[in-house]
Amino acid sequence: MTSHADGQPERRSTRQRAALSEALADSPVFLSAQEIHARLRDAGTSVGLATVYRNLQSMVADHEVDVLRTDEGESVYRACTSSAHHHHLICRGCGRTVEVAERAIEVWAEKIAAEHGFVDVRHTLEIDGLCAACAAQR
Amino acid sequence: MTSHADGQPERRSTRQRAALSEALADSPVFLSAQEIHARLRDAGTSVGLATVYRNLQSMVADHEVDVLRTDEGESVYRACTSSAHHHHLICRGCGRTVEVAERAIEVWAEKIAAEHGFVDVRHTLEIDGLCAACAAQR
DNA sequence: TTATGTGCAAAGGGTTTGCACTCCG
DNA sequence: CGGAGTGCAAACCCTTTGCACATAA
Repeated sequence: MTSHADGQPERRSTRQRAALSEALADSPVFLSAQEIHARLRDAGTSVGLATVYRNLQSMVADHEVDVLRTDEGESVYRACTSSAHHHHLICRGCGRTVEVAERAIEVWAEKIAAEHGFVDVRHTLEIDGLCAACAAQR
Repeated sequence: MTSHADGQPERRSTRQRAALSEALADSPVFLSAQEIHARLRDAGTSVGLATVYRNLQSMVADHEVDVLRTDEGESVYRACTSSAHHHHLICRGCGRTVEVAERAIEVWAEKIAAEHGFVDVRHTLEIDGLCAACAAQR
């Protein structure tokens, strides 16, 4: 169930979808659907909330954006910068994100799982802290 | 902001809280608040849903139970078996969980963070797959 | 033209909260 | 007795869905 032989169902190009892509491209930080909706509204290129959600969903399916779950249970999105598997190092102060591509973790996770007889292994890893700038102003 | 010099606010011992603790102690698997509520009801020791949530919250605060977020955004709880920092290896088939205590990840995360100038680092890591038993019956 | 995309408002599902009542200490 | 704990129902929040209308291809 992990991989369809995906042929993207050809998305139509609409004003809304473009606005959404742009908003995502403009932000280095993960944004929630609600935040994106608000930004578009403020920018004058208003898009229905439902449409924001629907497009976000399809963009995730097409691997155009990354999704994360905040501790509060909200989903946050950001344009993919690299399509390869990677993890995020996030600043709790300013939300700045660094992508970490290291392979070490994948190998390690695979090993641990194998030791316990697990197969078809996946994993999620997020690292967060305070970046140098944010740490300084305290 | 990370740590109060915590003196637990002394919880009162009630029938509900005891039932809750027992339900958690009886399950090796992570349960959602809703599932716990249903189990208690079925067991005859009914507890209000709000009370389940409130107690679960305080138990998490007191480090008596672990919390995880499912992909669907639901919070799931389980009695802590070890208070030390650890990660979970979860079977997607049956929910069985193995605690992984390895220190390797902590060291690795610390190193990656340091390379990017981050301090006060935390991380979350979950590994999931199919355990031997579940993989067999497919 | 016509199927896909959009907007709005209502519905959903999990979690939290207000308020009166209960019961531990 | 006094306040923490409880139950119920309403409120919340984010997200999804139904349906009529708009629009890309």
